Amino acid sequence: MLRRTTSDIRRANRLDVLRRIYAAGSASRQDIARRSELSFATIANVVNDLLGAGVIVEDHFVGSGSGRPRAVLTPNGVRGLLVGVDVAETYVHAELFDLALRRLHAGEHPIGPETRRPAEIAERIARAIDALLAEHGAARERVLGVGVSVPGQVAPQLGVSVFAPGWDWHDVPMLALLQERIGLPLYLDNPLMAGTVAELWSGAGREAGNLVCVTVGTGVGAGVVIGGSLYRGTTDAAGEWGHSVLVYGGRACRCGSRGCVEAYVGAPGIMETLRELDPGSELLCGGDQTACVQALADSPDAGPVITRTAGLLGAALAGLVNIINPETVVLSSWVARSLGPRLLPELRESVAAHALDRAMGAVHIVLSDIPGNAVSLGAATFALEGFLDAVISPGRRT
Amino acid sequence: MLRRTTSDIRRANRLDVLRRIYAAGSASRQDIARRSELSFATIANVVNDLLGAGVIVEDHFVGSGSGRPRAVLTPNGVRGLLVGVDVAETYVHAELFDLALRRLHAGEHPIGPETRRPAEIAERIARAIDALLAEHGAARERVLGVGVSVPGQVAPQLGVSVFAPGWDWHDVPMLALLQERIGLPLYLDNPLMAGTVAELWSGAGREAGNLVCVTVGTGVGAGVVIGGSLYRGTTDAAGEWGHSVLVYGGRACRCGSRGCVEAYVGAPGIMETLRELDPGSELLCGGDQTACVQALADSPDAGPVITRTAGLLGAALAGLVNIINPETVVLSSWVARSLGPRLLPELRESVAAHALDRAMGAVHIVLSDIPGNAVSLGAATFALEGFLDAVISPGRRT
DNA sequence: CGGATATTTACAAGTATTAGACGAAGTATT
DNA sequence: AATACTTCGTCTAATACTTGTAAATATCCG
Repeated sequence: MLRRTTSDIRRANRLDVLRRIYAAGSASRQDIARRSELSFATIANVVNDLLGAGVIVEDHFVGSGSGRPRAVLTPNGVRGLLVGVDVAETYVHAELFDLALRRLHAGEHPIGPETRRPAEIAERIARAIDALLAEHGAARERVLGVGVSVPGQVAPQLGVSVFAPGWDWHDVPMLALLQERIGLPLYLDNPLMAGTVAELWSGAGREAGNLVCVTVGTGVGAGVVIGGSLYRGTTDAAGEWGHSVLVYGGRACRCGSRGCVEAYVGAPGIMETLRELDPGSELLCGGDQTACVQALADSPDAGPVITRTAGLLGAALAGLVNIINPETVVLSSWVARSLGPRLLPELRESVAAHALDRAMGAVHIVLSDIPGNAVSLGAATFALEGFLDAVISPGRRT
Repeated sequence: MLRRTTSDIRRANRLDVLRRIYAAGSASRQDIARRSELSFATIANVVNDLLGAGVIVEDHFVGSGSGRPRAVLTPNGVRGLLVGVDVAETYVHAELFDLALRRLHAGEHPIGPETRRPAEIAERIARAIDALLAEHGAARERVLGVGVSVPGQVAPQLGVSVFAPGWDWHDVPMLALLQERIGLPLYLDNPLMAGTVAELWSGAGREAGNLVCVTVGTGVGAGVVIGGSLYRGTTDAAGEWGHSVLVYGGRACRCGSRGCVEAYVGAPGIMETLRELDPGSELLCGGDQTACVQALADSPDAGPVITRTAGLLGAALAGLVNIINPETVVLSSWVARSLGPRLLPELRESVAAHALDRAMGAVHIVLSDIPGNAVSLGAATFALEGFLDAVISPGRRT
């Protein structure tokens, strides 16, 4: 059970207000009051906190018929910089943002399969950040925080990578390793959580309180947002939806089990479906995941695979919709981006066929509209949240 | 987004403290302070609120080595009475509790298939309550609240039965119908939520903050508790887990879809499994659900059905464990009660085979240990929560 | 009967929300 | 140009809650 104190209320309200400003791009105090449950006085207080911290500014004023014009609040980009890093088995992708979460610069550095020791990876991350800042000519002091997403399961409070299957990591104190090399405020998490937070602040989840962000890439996962805040579960393991059983006794999955969602709707799973339907298909592209998925997105012959995949993914999603009853389900990651537009109509039908009416009636199923790498954006968003907590000291109303 | 005010903190803390006292049966302020995250001062304040409201009493004192003995707090049974009613398609089951949630009396009244109009059902409920009180010789004025569980989907805030498939109810204003006939504080919900709350206050979920209560009866559902409070979803439809897909393209389900969890591990589903494995089995008991499940629980020949059902249910549960990452999964309702003891060992293996290690390591999978009807207990618990909010006016510290 | 010890209460300090009064900054009207 | 009106934002007072600390209380032990 969480400790409940008045400051927690304030922190939650602060995040609520700030997220609305980011989500809308800009908003007046009145706009916020209309949309949120808070009183105007509270909003004014919180906004003053945020103005005092320099996180937002009164960008301009807009007339209101007759009367005092309202101040339009926007994120204060020039206040400083944020870095978001998306680390995967094959690359380190680092992006630089201003405080308004506008992307300023990006860099990607491949990682060879021989590089897998935690210290080595940490070094690559550090160098990627150094390069990013150097290329953009940004002074290190202007960076307010760095968010890093590493694959697998992460315990953010402990700063530990609990388990990363690709590298066979177990309980690696990644935060400490990075800390000594980077020397900036640092926040560690995994791609699932980062992607979900990106949707919550900047993507299709902007309006939602209960949100499920489904990642469909090589792997499959589901980040869950409840009441506007990320749900992590008892041991930071929530959201491993990819290994729910969809076809009992079905395909073998890389996790050792059978019939997992991931084995059907992850990129390798879709390729397997293609092989089943048309063993000699040219669309397989010699087994290249990326090429195959792109080919499916473009080819007029992909209909059967699309239909079958939509059916499978829809049935799986329906389970989530039935249990969580969310306002929004966002599909993200690269497979969703490539195949999503073709998948979506049949997918919605399939979900509707398997979900209960009342839950189905409440949910919007949409594709992510975040351009570029959502994971590094999410990682930077973690850094933003962390910076906010750090910069606003309690009781600054005097 | 919920409105956040300081009183909400107090209400949450009050419920937290009270639930711990009920869960443990009795506890000293010190015990509570040790187990909860709250400061001793807060606990003392909250306890004084509860004492003032007469909900708990200082039952006796117990020595503490040397020094002032601590007061042992217990629910104050004699403060008044609570009624919990479990309504199903075939019966109205009403139970009388004291404020300590000890069952004092119970009565069950069958409903014929011709009785299905909301007004008729409301009348049956009212009469069941009248009979319950009369039989126990309890004065109506002593009843502090009545909780009623009706089947299907319910919107408790609106007091509406949104949908009850068995009776073909749509948006029935049940609370209003009952209100005029009963004239006592009334709380409406459905069996899934009631059963879950019963586990949270009085059952296997007593220690848990994140809990999933899986109902395995004729139907199948999953009540979700997050951070110590019931999760209802965006439109009060969360927890309809029975219609998640477990076997894509599998058995037809009564919901119209195929391969639902319920079609395999609900009572009719288990019978279907039995028919598949041994078409002429005597254990089928001529198609009588209750008899068949009981026969399976007792018969030495039920091994294959048990194994297969454990495999299916385990795979389905693993999905829940992976997504929610709960501390506890409780199996409740009548099928779980009958078959649970035989099912559990293989069930745990099956869950472990399909769930990820980290989530699996954190979860306890147990059978409900609530004797009798958990739904009416849960309904009475809703009434208790409601009474608490009503009786404690804000700012009683003067 | 007088410490010693543990429990409980009381209080002050710090932080929050919020209604309502008031000042600020425009437009419309005379 | 002066005045009225409207809308927006600030500020103050009232109220609520948590929590650390000091004081009061209750029992045991010698």
